[in-house]
Amino acid sequence: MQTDSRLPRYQRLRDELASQIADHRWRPGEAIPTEQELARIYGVAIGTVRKAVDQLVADGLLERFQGRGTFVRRASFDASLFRFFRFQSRRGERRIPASRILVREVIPAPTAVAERLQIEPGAQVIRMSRLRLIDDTPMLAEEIWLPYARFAAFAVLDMAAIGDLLYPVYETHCDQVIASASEMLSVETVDAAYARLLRIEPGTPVIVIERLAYGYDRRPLEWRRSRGSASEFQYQVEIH
Amino acid sequence: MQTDSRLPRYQRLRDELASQIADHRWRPGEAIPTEQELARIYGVAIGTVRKAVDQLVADGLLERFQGRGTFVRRASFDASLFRFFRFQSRRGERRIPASRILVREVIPAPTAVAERLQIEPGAQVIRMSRLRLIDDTPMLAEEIWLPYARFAAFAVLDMAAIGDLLYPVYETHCDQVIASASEMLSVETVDAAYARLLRIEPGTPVIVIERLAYGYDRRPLEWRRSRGSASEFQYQVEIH
DNA sequence: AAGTGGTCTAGACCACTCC
DNA sequence: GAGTGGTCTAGACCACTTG
Repeated sequence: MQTDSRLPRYQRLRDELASQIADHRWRPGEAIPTEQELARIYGVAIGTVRKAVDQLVADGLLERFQGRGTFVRRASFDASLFRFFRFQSRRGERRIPASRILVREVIPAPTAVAERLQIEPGAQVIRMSRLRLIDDTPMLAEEIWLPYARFAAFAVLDMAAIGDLLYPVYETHCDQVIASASEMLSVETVDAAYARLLRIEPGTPVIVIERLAYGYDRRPLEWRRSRGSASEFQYQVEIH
Repeated sequence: MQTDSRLPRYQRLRDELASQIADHRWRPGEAIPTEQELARIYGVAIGTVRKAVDQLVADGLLERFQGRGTFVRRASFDASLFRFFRFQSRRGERRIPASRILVREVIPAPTAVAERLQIEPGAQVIRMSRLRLIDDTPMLAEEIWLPYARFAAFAVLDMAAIGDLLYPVYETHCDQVIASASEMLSVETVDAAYARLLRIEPGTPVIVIERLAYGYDRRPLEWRRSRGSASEFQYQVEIH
Protein backbone atom coordinates (compact mmCIF):
# COMPACT_ATOMS: atom_id res chain seq x y z
CA MET A 1 0.00 0.00 0.00
CA GLN A 2 2.49 2.64 -1.15
CA THR A 3 -0.23 5.19 -1.98
CA ASP A 4 0.28 6.99 1.32
CA SER A 5 -1.42 10.20 0.32
CA ARG A 6 -3.20 10.71 3.63
CA LEU A 7 -6.22 8.77 2.52
CA PRO A 8 -7.96 6.70 5.19
CA ARG A 9 -6.46 3.25 5.55
CA TYR A 10 -9.62 1.44 4.60
CA GLN A 11 -9.69 3.35 1.33
CA ARG A 12 -6.06 2.59 0.57
CA LEU A 13 -6.71 -1.05 1.38
CA ARG A 14 -9.79 -1.06 -0.85
CA ASP A 15 -7.78 0.41 -3.74
CA GLU A 16 -4.99 -2.06 -3.15
CA LEU A 17 -7.35 -5.03 -3.19
CA ALA A 18 -9.26 -3.66 -6.19
CA SER A 19 -6.09 -3.34 -8.22
CA GLN A 20 -5.01 -6.86 -7.27
CA ILE A 21 -8.40 -8.16 -8.37
CA ALA A 22 -8.05 -6.26 -11.63
CA ASP A 23 -4.59 -7.83 -12.07
CA HIS A 24 -6.11 -11.28 -11.61
CA ARG A 25 -4.14 -12.11 -8.52
CA TRP A 26 -7.09 -14.34 -7.69
CA ARG A 27 -9.22 -16.01 -10.30
CA PRO A 28 -12.94 -15.20 -10.41
CA GLY A 29 -14.69 -17.51 -7.98
CA GLU A 30 -11.53 -17.95 -5.93
CA ALA A 31 -11.38 -16.92 -2.28
CA ILE A 32 -9.24 -14.01 -1.15
CA PRO A 33 -7.38 -14.30 2.17
CA THR A 34 -9.49 -14.30 5.34
CA GLU A 35 -10.16 -11.05 7.12
CA GLN A 36 -7.79 -12.14 9.88
CA GLU A 37 -5.00 -12.71 7.40
CA LEU A 38 -5.61 -9.45 5.55
CA ALA A 39 -5.52 -7.60 8.85
CA ARG A 40 -2.19 -9.23 9.69
CA ILE A 41 -0.69 -8.80 6.22
CA TYR A 42 -1.52 -5.12 5.94
CA GLY A 43 -1.04 -4.33 9.61
CA VAL A 44 -4.51 -2.92 10.25
CA ALA A 45 -7.35 -3.85 12.56
CA ILE A 46 -9.94 -6.32 11.39
CA GLY A 47 -12.65 -3.66 11.46
CA THR A 48 -10.67 -1.66 8.93
CA VAL A 49 -10.42 -4.70 6.66
CA ARG A 50 -14.16 -5.18 6.93
CA LYS A 51 -14.84 -1.61 5.90
CA ALA A 52 -12.64 -1.97 2.82
CA VAL A 53 -14.23 -5.27 1.86
CA ASP A 54 -17.70 -3.81 2.49
CA GLN A 55 -17.10 -1.30 -0.27
CA LEU A 56 -15.76 -3.86 -2.72
CA VAL A 57 -18.82 -5.99 -2.09
CA ALA A 58 -21.04 -2.97 -2.67
CA ASP A 59 -19.16 -2.30 -5.91
CA GLY A 60 -19.80 -5.87 -6.98
CA LEU A 61 -16.14 -6.95 -7.09
CA LEU A 62 -16.36 -9.37 -4.17
CA GLU A 63 -18.95 -11.68 -2.66
CA ARG A 64 -19.06 -12.72 0.99
CA PHE A 65 -20.42 -15.95 2.38
CA GLN A 66 -20.63 -16.42 6.13
CA GLY A 67 -18.64 -19.43 7.22
CA ARG A 68 -17.02 -19.95 3.81
CA GLY A 69 -15.04 -16.88 2.89
CA THR A 70 -14.86 -13.88 0.57
CA PHE A 71 -14.70 -14.58 -3.14
CA VAL A 72 -13.87 -12.69 -6.30
CA ARG A 73 -17.15 -12.32 -8.09
CA ARG A 74 -17.36 -14.24 -11.31
CA ALA A 75 -18.94 -12.31 -14.13
CA SER A 76 -22.57 -13.28 -13.92
CA PHE A 77 -23.16 -13.63 -17.64
CA ASP A 78 -26.89 -14.09 -17.29
CA ALA A 79 -27.47 -11.11 -15.07
CA SER A 80 -25.19 -8.84 -17.04
CA LEU A 81 -27.43 -9.15 -20.05
CA PHE A 82 -30.62 -7.69 -18.68
CA ARG A 83 -28.67 -5.24 -16.66
CA PHE A 84 -27.77 -3.47 -19.87
CA PHE A 85 -30.58 -4.66 -22.09
CA ARG A 86 -33.52 -2.32 -21.54
CA PHE A 87 -35.04 -2.60 -24.93
CA GLN A 88 -37.98 -4.97 -25.02
CA SER A 89 -40.76 -5.92 -27.37
CA ARG A 90 -44.12 -4.22 -27.07
CA ARG A 91 -45.52 -7.42 -25.58
CA GLY A 92 -42.97 -7.19 -22.78
CA GLU A 93 -40.71 -9.96 -24.00
CA ARG A 94 -37.07 -9.68 -23.06
CA ARG A 95 -35.51 -12.62 -24.81
CA ILE A 96 -31.83 -12.77 -25.60
CA PRO A 97 -31.57 -11.64 -29.19
CA ALA A 98 -29.32 -13.56 -31.53
CA SER A 99 -26.39 -11.63 -32.89
CA ARG A 100 -24.86 -11.44 -36.36
CA ILE A 101 -21.68 -9.44 -36.88
CA LEU A 102 -21.72 -7.94 -40.38
CA VAL A 103 -18.48 -5.96 -40.31
CA ARG A 104 -15.37 -5.93 -38.16
CA GLU A 105 -12.51 -3.66 -39.14
CA VAL A 106 -9.63 -1.72 -37.61
CA ILE A 107 -9.55 1.92 -38.69
CA PRO A 108 -8.37 5.31 -37.40
CA ALA A 109 -10.94 6.78 -35.02
CA PRO A 110 -13.23 9.45 -36.43
CA THR A 111 -13.08 12.55 -34.25
CA ALA A 112 -16.52 11.98 -32.71
CA VAL A 113 -15.54 8.45 -31.69
CA ALA A 114 -12.12 9.47 -30.37
CA GLU A 115 -13.75 12.15 -28.29
CA ARG A 116 -16.23 9.80 -26.67
CA LEU A 117 -13.68 7.07 -26.04
CA GLN A 118 -11.20 9.67 -24.75
CA ILE A 119 -8.38 8.55 -27.05
CA GLU A 120 -6.13 10.47 -29.44
CA PRO A 121 -7.90 11.51 -32.63
CA GLY A 122 -6.74 9.13 -35.33
CA ALA A 123 -5.78 6.36 -32.88
CA GLN A 124 -6.76 2.89 -34.05
CA VAL A 125 -10.23 1.63 -33.18
CA ILE A 126 -12.20 -1.50 -33.91
CA ARG A 127 -15.46 -0.76 -35.68
CA MET A 128 -18.23 -3.31 -35.86
CA SER A 129 -21.60 -3.44 -37.48
CA ARG A 130 -23.96 -5.91 -35.91
CA LEU A 131 -27.52 -7.07 -36.28
CA ARG A 132 -29.62 -8.47 -33.46
CA LEU A 133 -32.50 -10.73 -34.27
CA ILE A 134 -35.37 -12.45 -32.54
CA ASP A 135 -36.82 -15.39 -34.44
CA ASP A 136 -34.71 -14.32 -37.41
CA THR A 137 -36.42 -10.94 -37.47
CA PRO A 138 -34.00 -8.00 -37.22
CA MET A 139 -34.75 -5.97 -34.11
CA LEU A 140 -31.68 -3.79 -33.63
CA ALA A 141 -28.87 -2.60 -35.89
CA GLU A 142 -25.75 -1.63 -33.97
CA GLU A 143 -22.53 0.20 -34.66
CA ILE A 144 -19.87 -0.54 -32.06
CA TRP A 145 -16.50 1.12 -31.46
CA LEU A 146 -13.67 -0.18 -29.28
CA PRO A 147 -10.24 1.35 -28.59
CA TYR A 148 -7.78 -0.97 -30.35
CA ALA A 149 -5.13 -0.54 -27.67
CA ARG A 150 -7.27 -2.34 -25.10
CA PHE A 151 -9.11 -4.69 -27.42
CA ALA A 152 -6.38 -5.86 -29.81
CA ALA A 153 -7.18 -9.50 -29.03
CA PHE A 154 -10.77 -8.94 -30.12
CA ALA A 155 -9.75 -7.82 -33.61
CA VAL A 156 -8.26 -11.21 -34.49
CA LEU A 157 -10.75 -13.36 -32.63
CA ASP A 158 -12.44 -16.09 -34.63
CA MET A 159 -15.92 -14.79 -35.45
CA ALA A 160 -17.42 -18.16 -34.63
CA ALA A 161 -16.08 -17.85 -31.08
CA ILE A 162 -18.12 -14.69 -30.49
CA GLY A 163 -21.55 -15.50 -29.11
CA ASP A 164 -24.66 -13.39 -28.80
CA LEU A 165 -23.25 -11.28 -25.99
CA LEU A 166 -20.14 -9.16 -26.30
CA TYR A 167 -19.40 -8.21 -22.71
CA PRO A 168 -18.47 -11.73 -21.63
CA VAL A 169 -16.11 -11.88 -24.62
CA TYR A 170 -14.49 -8.59 -23.66
CA GLU A 171 -13.97 -10.05 -20.22
CA THR A 172 -12.60 -13.41 -21.25
CA HIS A 173 -10.40 -12.39 -24.16
CA CYS A 174 -9.46 -8.79 -23.45
CA ASP A 175 -9.56 -8.52 -19.63
CA GLN A 176 -11.96 -5.62 -19.95
CA VAL A 177 -14.96 -5.60 -17.64
CA ILE A 178 -17.90 -3.29 -18.23
CA ALA A 179 -18.97 -1.78 -14.93
CA SER A 180 -21.43 0.95 -15.85
CA ALA A 181 -22.86 2.78 -18.81
CA SER A 182 -24.63 5.92 -19.85
CA GLU A 183 -27.36 5.77 -22.46
CA MET A 184 -28.94 8.51 -24.49
CA LEU A 185 -32.19 7.94 -26.35
CA SER A 186 -33.59 9.85 -29.25
CA VAL A 187 -35.89 9.29 -32.20
CA GLU A 188 -34.95 9.60 -35.85
CA THR A 189 -36.51 8.79 -39.15
CA VAL A 190 -34.62 5.88 -40.60
CA ASP A 191 -32.35 6.29 -43.64
CA ALA A 192 -32.29 3.91 -46.56
CA ALA A 193 -29.36 1.79 -45.37
CA TYR A 194 -30.77 1.08 -41.92
CA ALA A 195 -34.25 0.62 -43.33
CA ARG A 196 -32.90 -2.21 -45.46
CA LEU A 197 -31.08 -3.79 -42.51
CA LEU A 198 -34.12 -3.60 -40.25
CA ARG A 199 -36.53 -4.47 -43.05
CA ILE A 200 -38.74 -1.45 -42.44
CA GLU A 201 -39.95 1.39 -44.66
CA PRO A 202 -37.50 4.27 -45.13
CA GLY A 203 -38.72 7.32 -43.24
CA THR A 204 -40.42 5.47 -40.39
CA PRO A 205 -39.33 6.48 -36.89
CA VAL A 206 -36.57 4.52 -35.13
CA ILE A 207 -35.33 4.73 -31.57
CA VAL A 208 -31.61 5.51 -31.41
CA ILE A 209 -29.76 4.40 -28.30
CA GLU A 210 -26.25 5.72 -27.83
CA ARG A 211 -24.38 3.91 -25.09
CA LEU A 212 -21.01 4.77 -23.63
CA ALA A 213 -19.82 1.90 -21.43
CA TYR A 214 -17.19 2.30 -18.70
CA GLY A 215 -14.81 0.01 -16.85
CA TYR A 216 -14.27 -0.07 -13.10
CA ASP A 217 -11.60 2.58 -13.52
CA ARG A 218 -14.28 4.84 -15.06
CA ARG A 219 -12.55 5.03 -18.40
CA PRO A 220 -14.76 4.63 -21.47
CA LEU A 221 -14.32 1.19 -23.04
CA GLU A 222 -17.02 0.93 -25.68
CA TRP A 223 -19.25 3.22 -27.62
CA ARG A 224 -22.23 1.84 -29.46
CA ARG A 225 -25.20 3.21 -31.30
CA SER A 226 -28.24 0.98 -31.75
CA ARG A 227 -31.27 1.58 -33.90
CA GLY A 228 -34.58 -0.24 -33.76
CA SER A 229 -38.05 0.33 -35.10
CA ALA A 230 -39.81 2.74 -32.75
CA SER A 231 -43.15 1.03 -33.11
CA GLU A 232 -41.87 -2.32 -31.87
CA PHE A 233 -40.13 -1.51 -28.63
CA GLN A 234 -40.31 -0.28 -25.11
CA TYR A 235 -37.49 0.84 -22.88
CA GLN A 236 -37.64 0.54 -19.12
CA VAL A 237 -35.72 2.44 -16.46
CA GLU A 238 -35.62 2.38 -12.68
CA ILE A 239 -34.77 5.63 -10.91
CA HIS A 240 -33.51 5.50 -7.34
CA MET B 1 -37.13 -0.73 19.97
CA GLN B 2 -39.75 -3.31 20.80
CA THR B 3 -39.26 -5.20 17.52
CA ASP B 4 -37.08 -7.78 19.23
CA SER B 5 -37.37 -10.46 16.59
CA ARG B 6 -33.74 -11.51 16.74
CA LEU B 7 -32.73 -9.00 14.13
CA PRO B 8 -29.32 -7.41 14.57
CA ARG B 9 -29.42 -4.38 16.81
CA TYR B 10 -28.21 -2.01 14.13
CA GLN B 11 -31.12 -3.05 11.92
CA ARG B 12 -33.66 -2.62 14.69
CA LEU B 13 -32.16 0.79 15.43
CA ARG B 14 -32.28 1.71 11.75
CA ASP B 15 -35.96 0.73 11.53
CA GLU B 16 -36.72 2.60 14.73
CA LEU B 17 -35.05 5.77 13.46
CA ALA B 18 -36.63 5.43 10.03
CA SER B 19 -40.11 5.20 11.49
CA GLN B 20 -39.48 8.22 13.72
CA ILE B 21 -38.31 10.17 10.68
CA ALA B 22 -41.44 9.08 8.80
CA ASP B 23 -43.52 10.24 11.77
CA HIS B 24 -41.85 13.66 11.58
CA ARG B 25 -40.32 13.45 15.02
CA TRP B 26 -37.70 15.80 13.57
CA ARG B 27 -38.43 18.33 10.86
CA PRO B 28 -36.57 18.01 7.57
CA GLY B 29 -33.30 19.88 7.93
CA GLU B 30 -33.32 19.41 11.70
CA ALA B 31 -30.53 17.53 13.46
CA ILE B 32 -31.18 14.19 15.11
CA PRO B 33 -29.45 13.44 18.44
CA THR B 34 -25.67 12.98 18.33
CA GLU B 35 -24.25 9.51 17.93
CA GLN B 36 -23.15 9.61 21.57
CA GLU B 37 -26.68 10.38 22.71
CA LEU B 38 -28.29 7.75 20.49
CA ALA B 39 -25.85 5.18 21.84
CA ARG B 40 -26.79 6.13 25.39
CA ILE B 41 -30.55 6.34 24.72
CA TYR B 42 -30.77 2.96 23.03
CA GLY B 43 -28.11 1.29 25.14
CA VAL B 44 -25.86 0.23 22.29
CA ALA B 45 -22.26 0.94 21.38
CA ILE B 46 -21.48 3.91 19.23
CA GLY B 47 -20.26 1.70 16.41
CA THR B 48 -23.69 0.11 16.26
CA VAL B 49 -25.30 3.54 15.99
CA ARG B 50 -22.92 4.41 13.18
CA LYS B 51 -23.86 1.31 11.24
CA ALA B 52 -27.58 2.09 11.53
CA VAL B 53 -27.05 5.71 10.52
CA ASP B 54 -24.79 4.60 7.64
CA GLN B 55 -27.71 2.76 6.10
CA LEU B 56 -30.14 5.62 6.56
CA VAL B 57 -27.65 7.94 4.87
CA ALA B 58 -27.27 5.45 2.03
CA ASP B 59 -31.08 5.33 1.73
CA GLY B 60 -31.14 9.11 1.50
CA LEU B 61 -33.13 9.71 4.69
CA LEU B 62 -30.29 11.36 6.60
CA GLU B 63 -27.33 13.56 5.80
CA ARG B 64 -24.13 13.71 7.83
CA PHE B 65 -21.81 16.66 8.18
CA GLN B 66 -18.57 16.27 10.05
CA GLY B 67 -18.36 18.62 12.99
CA ARG B 68 -22.00 19.71 12.68
CA GLY B 69 -24.25 16.72 13.10
CA THR B 70 -26.65 14.37 11.35
CA PHE B 71 -29.69 15.90 9.74
CA VAL B 72 -32.99 14.73 8.33
CA ARG B 73 -32.63 15.25 4.65
CA ARG B 74 -34.79 18.05 3.32
CA ALA B 75 -36.33 17.39 -0.01
CA SER B 76 -33.71 18.94 -2.24
CA PHE B 77 -36.13 20.77 -4.46
CA ASP B 78 -33.49 21.60 -7.05
CA ALA B 79 -31.90 18.19 -7.19
CA SER B 80 -35.15 16.29 -7.10
CA LEU B 81 -36.13 17.88 -10.36
CA PHE B 82 -33.29 16.64 -12.48
CA ARG B 83 -33.27 13.37 -10.61
CA PHE B 84 -36.58 12.55 -12.22
CA PHE B 85 -36.42 14.81 -15.24
CA ARG B 86 -34.54 12.93 -17.94
CA PHE B 87 -36.23 14.49 -20.88
CA GLN B 88 -34.13 17.22 -22.45
CA SER B 89 -34.11 19.28 -25.60
CA ARG B 90 -32.10 18.14 -28.57
CA ARG B 91 -29.57 20.89 -27.80
CA GLY B 92 -29.01 19.38 -24.37
CA GLU B 93 -30.87 22.04 -22.41
CA ARG B 94 -32.41 20.88 -19.17
CA ARG B 95 -34.25 23.94 -18.01
CA ILE B 96 -37.09 23.75 -15.53
CA PRO B 97 -40.21 23.79 -17.64
CA ALA B 98 -43.11 25.98 -16.57
CA SER B 99 -46.26 24.14 -15.65
CA ARG B 100 -49.92 24.79 -16.42
CA ILE B 101 -52.58 22.59 -14.87
CA LEU B 102 -55.51 22.29 -17.27
CA VAL B 103 -57.74 19.89 -15.36
CA ARG B 104 -57.96 18.68 -11.77
CA GLU B 105 -60.83 16.41 -10.80
CA VAL B 106 -61.72 13.65 -8.36
CA ILE B 107 -63.17 10.56 -10.05
CA PRO B 108 -63.42 6.81 -9.52
CA ALA B 109 -60.23 5.09 -10.69
CA PRO B 110 -60.34 3.39 -14.06
CA THR B 111 -59.23 -0.20 -13.73
CA ALA B 112 -55.84 0.38 -15.38
CA VAL B 113 -55.10 3.21 -12.93
CA ALA B 114 -56.34 1.29 -9.89
CA GLU B 115 -54.13 -1.61 -10.86
CA ARG B 116 -51.00 0.47 -11.16
CA LEU B 117 -51.63 2.43 -7.97
CA GLN B 118 -52.57 -0.80 -6.17
CA ILE B 119 -55.89 0.52 -4.88
CA GLU B 120 -59.40 -0.89 -5.06
CA PRO B 121 -60.96 -0.58 -8.50
CA GLY B 122 -63.37 2.33 -8.33
CA ALA B 123 -61.64 3.98 -5.38
CA GLN B 124 -61.42 7.75 -5.67
CA VAL B 125 -58.41 9.22 -7.47
CA ILE B 126 -57.28 12.69 -8.40
CA ARG B 127 -56.78 13.07 -12.12
CA MET B 128 -54.83 15.96 -13.57
CA SER B 129 -54.01 17.13 -17.02
CA ARG B 130 -50.96 19.33 -17.20
CA LEU B 131 -48.91 21.09 -19.82
CA ARG B 132 -45.21 21.84 -19.46
CA LEU B 133 -43.74 24.68 -21.41
CA ILE B 134 -40.36 26.19 -22.14
CA ASP B 135 -40.48 29.78 -23.38
CA ASP B 136 -44.25 29.38 -23.70
CA THR B 137 -43.79 26.50 -26.14
CA PRO B 138 -45.53 23.29 -25.06
CA MET B 139 -42.98 20.50 -24.58
CA LEU B 140 -44.85 17.84 -22.63
CA ALA B 141 -48.49 17.01 -22.07
CA GLU B 142 -49.06 14.98 -18.90
CA GLU B 143 -51.85 12.98 -17.37
CA ILE B 144 -51.34 12.43 -13.64
CA TRP B 145 -53.19 10.14 -11.24
CA LEU B 146 -53.01 10.21 -7.44
CA PRO B 147 -54.80 8.03 -4.88
CA TYR B 148 -57.31 10.35 -3.20
CA ALA B 149 -56.92 8.67 0.18
CA ARG B 150 -53.35 9.90 0.51
CA PHE B 151 -53.64 13.13 -1.44
CA ALA B 152 -56.98 14.54 -0.26
CA ALA B 153 -55.29 17.81 0.69
CA PHE B 154 -54.06 18.21 -2.85
CA ALA B 155 -57.56 18.10 -4.32
CA VAL B 156 -58.60 21.32 -2.58
CA LEU B 157 -55.29 23.16 -2.81
CA ASP B 158 -55.38 26.61 -4.35
CA MET B 159 -54.10 26.21 -7.91
CA ALA B 160 -52.02 29.34 -7.55
CA ALA B 161 -50.13 27.70 -4.67
CA ILE B 162 -48.93 24.90 -6.93
CA GLY B 163 -45.64 25.75 -8.60
CA ASP B 164 -43.85 24.19 -11.53
CA LEU B 165 -42.87 21.09 -9.56
CA LEU B 166 -45.35 18.71 -7.98
CA TYR B 167 -43.15 16.56 -5.76
CA PRO B 168 -42.32 19.37 -3.32
CA VAL B 169 -46.06 20.08 -3.06
CA TYR B 170 -46.84 16.44 -2.33
CA GLU B 171 -44.26 16.62 0.40
CA THR B 172 -45.34 19.89 1.98
CA HIS B 173 -49.10 19.51 1.78
CA CYS B 174 -49.68 15.75 1.77
CA ASP B 175 -46.70 14.31 3.68
CA GLN B 176 -45.96 12.07 0.72
CA VAL B 177 -42.32 11.82 -0.36
CA ILE B 178 -41.36 10.34 -3.69
CA ALA B 179 -38.39 8.03 -3.21
CA SER B 180 -38.03 6.19 -6.48
CA ALA B 181 -39.73 5.64 -9.79
CA SER B 182 -39.95 3.30 -12.71
CA GLU B 183 -40.28 4.71 -16.21
CA MET B 184 -41.32 3.02 -19.42
CA LEU B 185 -40.70 4.65 -22.77
CA SER B 186 -42.40 4.01 -26.03
CA VAL B 187 -43.19 5.85 -29.24
CA GLU B 188 -46.65 6.56 -30.61
CA THR B 189 -48.13 8.64 -33.37
CA VAL B 190 -49.96 11.50 -31.77
CA ASP B 191 -53.76 11.70 -31.81
CA ALA B 192 -55.69 14.83 -32.60
CA ALA B 193 -56.24 15.96 -29.01
CA TYR B 194 -52.59 15.76 -27.98
CA ALA B 195 -51.48 17.20 -31.32
CA ARG B 196 -53.51 20.31 -30.53
CA LEU B 197 -52.09 20.55 -27.00
CA LEU B 198 -48.50 20.14 -28.18
CA ARG B 199 -49.06 22.25 -31.30
CA ILE B 200 -47.73 19.59 -33.65
CA GLU B 201 -49.15 17.82 -36.69
CA PRO B 202 -51.46 14.88 -35.97
CA GLY B 203 -49.73 11.63 -36.84
CA THR B 204 -46.18 12.75 -36.02
CA PRO B 205 -44.27 10.52 -33.57
CA VAL B 206 -44.30 11.34 -29.86
CA ILE B 207 -42.35 9.82 -27.01
CA VAL B 208 -44.62 8.44 -24.30
CA ILE B 209 -43.15 8.19 -20.81
CA GLU B 210 -45.13 6.25 -18.26
CA ARG B 211 -43.88 6.77 -14.74
CA LEU B 212 -44.93 4.97 -11.60
CA ALA B 213 -43.50 6.77 -8.56
CA TYR B 214 -43.05 5.13 -5.18
CA GLY B 215 -42.70 6.32 -1.59
CA TYR B 216 -40.09 5.12 0.88
CA ASP B 217 -42.45 2.34 1.88
CA ARG B 218 -42.36 1.14 -1.75
CA ARG B 219 -46.05 1.74 -2.25
CA PRO B 220 -47.04 3.43 -5.52
CA LEU B 221 -47.98 7.07 -4.97
CA GLU B 222 -48.35 8.58 -8.41
CA TRP B 223 -48.85 7.40 -11.93
CA ARG B 224 -48.24 9.74 -14.82
CA ARG B 225 -48.07 9.53 -18.55
CA SER B 226 -46.20 12.24 -20.44
CA ARG B 227 -46.12 12.84 -24.15
CA GLY B 228 -43.71 15.04 -26.06
CA SER B 229 -42.71 15.48 -29.65
CA ALA B 230 -40.19 12.77 -30.49
CA SER B 231 -38.16 15.02 -32.74
CA GLU B 232 -37.47 17.54 -30.00
CA PHE B 233 -36.13 15.48 -27.16
CA GLN B 234 -33.49 13.24 -25.75
CA TYR B 235 -33.63 11.04 -22.71
CA GLN B 236 -30.56 10.16 -20.67
CA VAL B 237 -29.99 7.24 -18.33
CA GLU B 238 -27.10 6.10 -16.17
CA ILE B 239 -26.78 2.35 -15.58
CA HIS B 240 -24.77 1.17 -12.59
C1' DA C 1 -12.55 25.35 23.59
C1' DA C 2 -16.23 22.34 23.16
C1' DG C 3 -18.75 19.37 20.41
C1' DT C 4 -19.61 16.93 16.17
C1' DG C 5 -18.88 13.10 12.96
C1' DG C 6 -14.69 10.18 10.77
C1' DT C 7 -11.26 6.81 11.48
C1' DC C 8 -9.16 3.04 13.87
C1' DT C 9 -8.08 -0.32 17.32
C1' DA C 10 -8.26 -4.89 19.84
C1' DG C 11 -10.64 -7.57 21.35
C1' DA C 12 -15.37 -10.75 22.33
C1' DC C 13 -19.00 -13.80 21.06
C1' DC C 14 -22.28 -15.69 17.58
C1' DA C 15 -23.98 -18.16 13.21
C1' DC C 16 -22.67 -20.69 9.73
C1' DT C 17 -19.89 -24.10 6.69
C1' DC C 18 -17.10 -27.89 6.03
C1' DC C 19 -14.62 -31.92 7.27
C1' DG D 1 -14.12 -29.04 15.96
C1' DA D 2 -11.78 -25.69 13.35
C1' DG D 3 -12.33 -21.87 10.54
C1' DT D 4 -15.09 -18.37 8.26
C1' DG D 5 -17.65 -14.04 8.11
C1' DG D 6 -21.42 -11.23 11.11
C1' DT D 7 -22.32 -8.58 15.12
C1' DC D 8 -21.04 -5.78 18.97
C1' DT D 9 -18.34 -3.49 22.41
C1' DA D 10 -15.61 0.35 24.65
C1' DG D 11 -12.71 2.87 24.08
C1' DA D 12 -8.86 6.36 21.42
C1' DC D 13 -7.50 10.00 18.46
C1' DC D 14 -8.33 13.00 14.37
C1' DA D 15 -10.68 16.60 11.31
C1' DC D 16 -13.93 19.76 11.13
C1' DT D 17 -17.52 23.31 12.69
C1' DT D 18 -19.23 26.58 15.74
C1' DG D 19 -19.29 29.96 19.34
